[in-house]
Amino acid sequence: MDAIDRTILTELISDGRLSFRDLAARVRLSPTATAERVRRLQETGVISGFRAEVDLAALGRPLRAFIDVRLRPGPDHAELEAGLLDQPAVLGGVHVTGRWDYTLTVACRDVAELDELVMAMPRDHGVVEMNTRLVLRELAGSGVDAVTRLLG
Amino acid sequence: MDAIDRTILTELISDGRLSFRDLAARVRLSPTATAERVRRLQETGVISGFRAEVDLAALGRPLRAFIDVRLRPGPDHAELEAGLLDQPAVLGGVHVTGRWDYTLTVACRDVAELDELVMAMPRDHGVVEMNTRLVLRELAGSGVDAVTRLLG
DNA sequence: GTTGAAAACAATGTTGG
DNA sequence: CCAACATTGTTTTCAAC
Repeated sequence: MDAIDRTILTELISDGRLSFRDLAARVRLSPTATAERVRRLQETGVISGFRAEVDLAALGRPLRAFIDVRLRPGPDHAELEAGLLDQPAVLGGVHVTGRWDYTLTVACRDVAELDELVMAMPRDHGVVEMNTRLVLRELAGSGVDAVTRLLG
Repeated sequence: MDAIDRTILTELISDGRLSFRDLAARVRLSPTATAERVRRLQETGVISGFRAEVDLAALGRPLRAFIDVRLRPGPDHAELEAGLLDQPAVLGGVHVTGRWDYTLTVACRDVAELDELVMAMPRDHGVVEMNTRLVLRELAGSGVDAVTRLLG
C-alpha cells in the first residue's frame, strides 16, 4: 500500500467502472501495472468488491430509521437475529456494546410500514425493549468522501 | 422499473463490474438494450454510482463504533457538523430524531484513537453529551443481501 | 427492442530496464 | 518493481433497422 495504491482506491471508490486504461492514466502507470495492482488489492482484501449503489428513495423506500433493540435473554439469539433481518424493510444490523444489544438499519415505504415493523418486533422477534430514531438528514460528506479522506 | 430492471440491479449490486455482455446474458436481452437500461437507471438516479468497496480493517481501521452526540444549542450547527466530519476517523453522520441529535459512524485504528476522538468532541466541537457504542459484530446478511431482498 | 461492424479495451506474453 | 510493445479475444458504441 503506497501512495499509488491509495490513489487507485480513491479513483475506484468514486468510479468503480473505470477502465484500467483510464485508471492507469490517472496514476501514471501502464495499464498492465495498474491492473496488477488492482488485482492485488482485491486478493489482499483491501477491495472487498465492486458494487452498484442503489438509491433507496428512488426504489420507493424514502424513510430511513435506526431501531435499537434489546432481546429477551436466552440461548436463541441466532434465530432471533435471523428473524429480525428477514423483515423486508430491515437493511442490516450490528451487535453493539452498551444499553442496547443491536442497532438495526431500516428503509420503509412510509410510516405505516415502519409502524407495522415496530409492532412486530416485540410480538414476533423476542424484542423486550426498543427505541426508534428516524433519520432526518445525512450529513454532507458522509460515506465516500470520508473514506477518501482516510486515504489521504 | 420492471422485473428486468430489478434483475439488473441485483446483478450489479453483487458485481458492479459485470460487462454488459454478461449482464445481458443473465437478463436475456442484447448487450445494447441492457446497456441502455443501465444508463437509464443511472440517469433516473436509481443507481447513484458504481464504487469499489474497501475493507476498513484491511486499511488499518478495525475498530468501528457509533457515537451519538447532542450539540450545544445555538445557530452554528452547520459549522459544528463540518467540524465533526473533519475528524479523520469519522466516516459519516446522520441527523436523527430523539434524545440524540446525531449518530456518527467512526472507524479507528485502535482504542487510543477512539479515546482521542471522544475526548476531542466536547472540547472542540460543541458536544454537550455523548454516548459511544462499539460495534462488536455485523449481522450476517446485512447490506448487500438486504437490498437484494428488497428487489425481490 | 435487434443486428452487425468499427472502435476501444483487457489479458497475456515477451523484451528489457 | 516497472515500461513498451504485439497479439488475441472481448467489450462497448453506434448506425441502421
